[in-house]
Amino acid sequence: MNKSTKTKISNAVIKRLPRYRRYLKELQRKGVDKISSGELGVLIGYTASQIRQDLNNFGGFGQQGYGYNVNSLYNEISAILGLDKAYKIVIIGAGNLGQAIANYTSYFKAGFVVCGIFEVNPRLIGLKINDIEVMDYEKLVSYVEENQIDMGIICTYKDSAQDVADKLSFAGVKGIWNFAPVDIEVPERVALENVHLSDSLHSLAYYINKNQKKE
Amino acid sequence: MNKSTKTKISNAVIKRLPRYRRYLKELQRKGVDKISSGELGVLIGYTASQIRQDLNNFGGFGQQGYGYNVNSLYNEISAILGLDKAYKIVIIGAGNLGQAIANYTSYFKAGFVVCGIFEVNPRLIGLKINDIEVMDYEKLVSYVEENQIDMGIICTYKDSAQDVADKLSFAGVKGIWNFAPVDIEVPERVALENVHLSDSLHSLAYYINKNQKKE
DNA sequence: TAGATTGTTAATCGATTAACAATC
DNA sequence: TAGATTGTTAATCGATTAACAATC
Repeated sequence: MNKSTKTKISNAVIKRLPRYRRYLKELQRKGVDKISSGELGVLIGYTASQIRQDLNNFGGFGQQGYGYNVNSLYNEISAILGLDKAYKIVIIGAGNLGQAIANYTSYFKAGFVVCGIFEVNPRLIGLKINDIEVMDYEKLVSYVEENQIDMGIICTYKDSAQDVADKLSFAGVKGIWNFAPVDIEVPERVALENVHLSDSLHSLAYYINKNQKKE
Repeated sequence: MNKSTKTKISNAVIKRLPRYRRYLKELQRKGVDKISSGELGVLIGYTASQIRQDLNNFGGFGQQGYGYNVNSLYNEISAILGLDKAYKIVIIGAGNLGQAIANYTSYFKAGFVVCGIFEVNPRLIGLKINDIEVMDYEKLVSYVEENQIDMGIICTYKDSAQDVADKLSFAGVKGIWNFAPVDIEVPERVALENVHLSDSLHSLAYYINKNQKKE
């Protein structure tokens, strides 16, 4: 039994891992070999203590008196996040956002393979977006089952989002990335990540006004 | 001096406000007049205690023995977030994501007015996306200054993001919504909200694998 | 009035930071 | 070896939950 199965790792820690990975990638690109928690802390804006605490949830990746090896820490974090695997993906909704996410995911994210886009609008079905076929939403469940799709990305309006989530869950996806501005329900075995763009925009509005008040 | 200026309100509270507002909107749509913190808690998935604590950061919006009036609480929260005002916006980057955000923001978000999109690619300059003109990135600063733009949305690649942020800040925007996968620096007077899509996707990958391990 | 539910103080819980012994 | 820096325990801080008096 490794350490990660012993104690429940908090959400806050997990949310920081991709950020560590981004900075390590950058250091790698610059040819930096090793880094201490103190130096990384200055760079990334966390305390050295927090960085060491976070990493030690998963194992002792450092070396006393030296620090952390950039390459191997990058690889360790990638493995913890599951980014050493590949994921087969479908996108539901071929509107502007669906198309943007399709391009974004398939172009920039090695390991995330967009296999198909599903739509209800008959004018879009049959088209190819960036070499990815747009298929009839009716065929979603059978396609996901037959092709063992790992992940669904919901880019529909909010009224359809729960139906899409139900179909994806039923068909056996392991995770859902939801862009519809609504909170959806999924079985416990399905991982869910919400991107509530409107919530983000609305909190930005708050901070804009708060800043004005300061002086 | 009102209550909100007395104590610093935590980030966690602000991030929950748009969510409260979404659920109140839904109740309003259903014709519900009043709701107690207990009922709202069941709906939204927070404790009644947390809801009352959150709201009391801004004032006493409820009535003992009765609960909260849905309409007036919705309006109060909208005002707290600054959603009773209008915001003039520019988008930088007319790629897939920029176009999607342009449509999303101008269609669905009353009060957020997309005035222009800026691009370096000469093949896109002069086009209209959804009635919004695509302009030369060179003209960004003068346009923002002359038109008193409130907010900039960064939809460029990560290498340009800091330059865009610098120009926007210099030209006087009050807030930046950043979609580039990099952490940018802005003066304190500028509000910044990051949407790190890749970080979100990467943490989803973690949860997908964690769920698999459970059984 | 009696019942219900808020607003607010106090208690608990969890996450972050500090400290330091272990060790490379 | 001496200096540096980790891994880890202890202390602190902040956020959430519980409790209850105030009051509609």
